[in-house]
Amino acid sequence: MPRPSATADTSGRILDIAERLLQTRGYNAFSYADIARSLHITKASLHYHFPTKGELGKRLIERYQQSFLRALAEIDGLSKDAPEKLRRYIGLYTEVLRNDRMCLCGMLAAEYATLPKPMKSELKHFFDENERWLIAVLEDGRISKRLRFSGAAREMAQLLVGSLEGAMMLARSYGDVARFEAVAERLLAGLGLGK
Amino acid sequence: MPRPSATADTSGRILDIAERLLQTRGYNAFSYADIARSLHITKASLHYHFPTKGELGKRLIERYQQSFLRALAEIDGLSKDAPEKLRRYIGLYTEVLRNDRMCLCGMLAAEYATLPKPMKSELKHFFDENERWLIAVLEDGRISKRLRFSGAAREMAQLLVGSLEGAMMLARSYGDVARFEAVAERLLAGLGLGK
DNA sequence: GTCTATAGGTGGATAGAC
DNA sequence: GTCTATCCACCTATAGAC
Repeated sequence: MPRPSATADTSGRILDIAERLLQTRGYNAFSYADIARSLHITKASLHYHFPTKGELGKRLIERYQQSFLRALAEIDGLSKDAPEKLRRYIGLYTEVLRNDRMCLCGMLAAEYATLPKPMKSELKHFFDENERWLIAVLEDGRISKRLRFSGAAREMAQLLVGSLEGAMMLARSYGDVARFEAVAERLLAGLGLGK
Repeated sequence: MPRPSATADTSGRILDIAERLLQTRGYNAFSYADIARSLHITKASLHYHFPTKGELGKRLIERYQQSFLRALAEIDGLSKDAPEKLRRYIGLYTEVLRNDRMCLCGMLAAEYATLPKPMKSELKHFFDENERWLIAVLEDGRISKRLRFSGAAREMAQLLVGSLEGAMMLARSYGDVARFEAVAERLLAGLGLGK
């Protein structure tokens, strides 16, 4: 997933800063004042670009999702091998974590009850798309005998998304990326993959 | 894990209400005003019992942990069978979820970066204790051939805690306890356990 | 597009009476 | 222990000048 450009227009720069704040502190722990300070602009100017915090939040999920789905499409282009695809998928999470961040949507899932409705819908859409992509990879891998697992692909996909998000959250609390990588490796082992 | 009593003293009642708010909305999304409203008492009175929000938060983790560890000890008393213990362990999570709550410590893990230091230490302690208990169960289960898994018990324990927390977070967003149960069942399957 | 100024509300926290 | 009253910082958001 490509990092946002440093030469974006103001709206883009606002999103970049808000994204970082959201991924590190959470939706309820950052303010327009934080963004304004970082961008050397006033709070009032921010409202010109994003009238309400809810709309800013919704835009952040949309952009994050676009970026993520683009990365998944790229993975599909780079490899037709299910194990390879899963490794790259996990790599997306590792990259976020190395940046001292939590997955934007994982963070919001924790704060779910406090989010405005449009953000809730957008958030579920993100996880649904992740699940959809994973199901395809899992089913393909099972048919080609490159992956080995029992039960429905959907359940395994839900296990993977949830486990990666949870492992990420704990690894970040411990400031220990290796902890995440070890867990991810075990998840792959559960699919019949060795190191 | 026993639900807090309804006939507790004021400090206890404050903790009960704050706990519910924390588990449903998160640390940064509840206020003394919320508790005061629920308890029909003024904010000022709350500060008599818990001078700062940080101290209230720390106390909440301590109490939750005590309650959780007591539940683990109870499990140890009820059964010597590793699979049975794991099922009961997962049952603790399910119970929380059925109450429309997130694990208190899973919630705080997401908000980790914004927490006062004493809360951070207490939080890690909770996860360390969970890990410790799981490692013992896993190693015992492996020796008695009741569980089957490869690699270090520590890594498997970290996978279990992270996966259960993550699955819980997502299931709660979808308002779907069954989703959590299905994932938990698959985790058990990964340890060589059938339904 | 960005600013100043401000509204109207809420945050955690304290002083001091009862 | 609980109250009233209050502080000050911060919150999201808007009006209107430039």
